[in-house]
Amino acid sequence: MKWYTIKKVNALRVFYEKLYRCFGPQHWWPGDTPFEIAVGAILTQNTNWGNVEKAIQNLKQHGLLSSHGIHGLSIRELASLIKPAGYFNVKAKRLRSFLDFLMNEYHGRVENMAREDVTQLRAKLLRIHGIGPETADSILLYALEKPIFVIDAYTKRVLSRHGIMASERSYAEFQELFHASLKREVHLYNEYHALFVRVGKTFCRRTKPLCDRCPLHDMLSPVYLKAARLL
DNA sequence: TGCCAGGCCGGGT
DNA sequence: ACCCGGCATGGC
Repeated sequence: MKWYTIKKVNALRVFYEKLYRCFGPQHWWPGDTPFEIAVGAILTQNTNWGNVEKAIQNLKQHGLLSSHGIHGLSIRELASLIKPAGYFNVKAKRLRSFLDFLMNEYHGRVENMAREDVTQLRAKLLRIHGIGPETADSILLYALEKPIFVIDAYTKRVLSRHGIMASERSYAEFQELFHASLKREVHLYNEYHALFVRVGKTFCRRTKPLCDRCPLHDMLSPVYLKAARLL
């Protein structure tokens, strides 16, 4: 490992300590079953979680939050049920393609995916229409408890704003940084990513400048800024 | 009111 | 290999 990446590694470890101390455990993913988590991962694409909850509640109230329940619906019916989550036509098709996959390959049970080799499973998930890297990794980490770090818009924004890694770097590069820096631990990855969302929502919105009350604000020290310039 | 939210796909360079 | 428009609701 190159000398300057040591600073990034240290920064990531310090970030986690600070965030955990500040916000405590986040108890993610907000969902009761692996299946519900997977559905939520698709519904929350570029969408506020509050809206996703409404869509999931709709499915629950109709007794349709199950693989057979959703699989039995037409695209039109499904779209109407998930309307509050936004992009409902697109997401109905994406849910459908995920369910086709789940029924065909795993008898409709998300748990059955856990037996498979993680790398191959990730590749299979990415071949499903409507599942990209973040959705695939959310399913792997939160539904199947595989040690795969999830990169989202908040993670990229918080890291770039604090001078750790430029936001135009790829998903894979961000993920590699975490995999190389942290112990391969499900619980750690789970809490850490959830903490990024937490701090991002509160202090690191898209257009606003970084708030100086952000618990990571003091990490904008010359040491870390210097490391950032060496990317 | 306008901005924002836990992406991904497809068509055009 | 990028770049960009489209997709859509609800909360602040």
